[in-house]
Amino acid sequence: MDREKQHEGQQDSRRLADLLTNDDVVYSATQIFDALSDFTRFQILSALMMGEKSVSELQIVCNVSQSAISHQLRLLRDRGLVTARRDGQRVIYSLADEHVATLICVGLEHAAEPERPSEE
Amino acid sequence: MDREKQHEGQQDSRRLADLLTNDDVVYSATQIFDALSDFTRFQILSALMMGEKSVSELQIVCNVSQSAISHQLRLLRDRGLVTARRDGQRVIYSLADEHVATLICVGLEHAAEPERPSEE
DNA sequence: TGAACACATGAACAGATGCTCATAAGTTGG
DNA sequence: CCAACTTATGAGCATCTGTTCATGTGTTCA
Repeated sequence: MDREKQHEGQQDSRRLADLLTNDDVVYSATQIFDALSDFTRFQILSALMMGEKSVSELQIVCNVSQSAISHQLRLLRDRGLVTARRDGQRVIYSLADEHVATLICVGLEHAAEPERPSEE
Repeated sequence: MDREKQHEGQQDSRRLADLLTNDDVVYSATQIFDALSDFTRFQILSALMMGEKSVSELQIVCNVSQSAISHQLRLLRDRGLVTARRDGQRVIYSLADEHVATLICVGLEHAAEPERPSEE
């Protein structure tokens, strides 16, 4: 009842301008986009969007070596995008941030649109 | 044919799953995120979000060499994210895709938010 | 205890990336 | 045409990145 998301009005562009002049915020944003800019990482994150998964499950999804998955998971962990918990021999990963799911959805929708100029 | 929004949730995740299995769409999405993952390119795109700008104007915003700006603009042009038109000696760039603006906004908002582990 | 399984990590390497320098190309006014 | 201005481009280079290989760590079960 206090703060609902109302994404309309011109106070938004005011806030936007503030964020754009904050280099730390901008850099932080680029880091998020960077996490999503790699094919393997994108597959990992989008797979986790469907629900938590072990490393070996992610390996099947991404079709790369277990080592490659682990390295990328480490990067995602370090950036706070995923969290890990042990379950016996396995380690279960899940998304740490709902924001990532939102970005994936938006990115996918836009990538799927025919408006894309593509090559001629 | 009027039952469009019965269960938007299910429909959405269905469509989402379809997109996620399409490697071309996924790759296309990663390319968009890649464009936003660099500090200079992010500055260019967010500056253009405020309105069209010439190369020299963008140079001031980004505080790097004119050559660096041009190189990045070429990349963004090749990926269809910006368009260019001549105006006398200058070349005016503008965003070719409003999707980019959406992503920038979402990314900035999320980057600016304090870490909130639990929600709902 | 030890073998098998699941995951993490360090080193190393090929390829990608983003910058600068130098210079070319396009435009306008003299 | 030429000079000044604006932008584009190619080469070179240092750095970053994502992968594989080999090995280390941690867990389960016989």
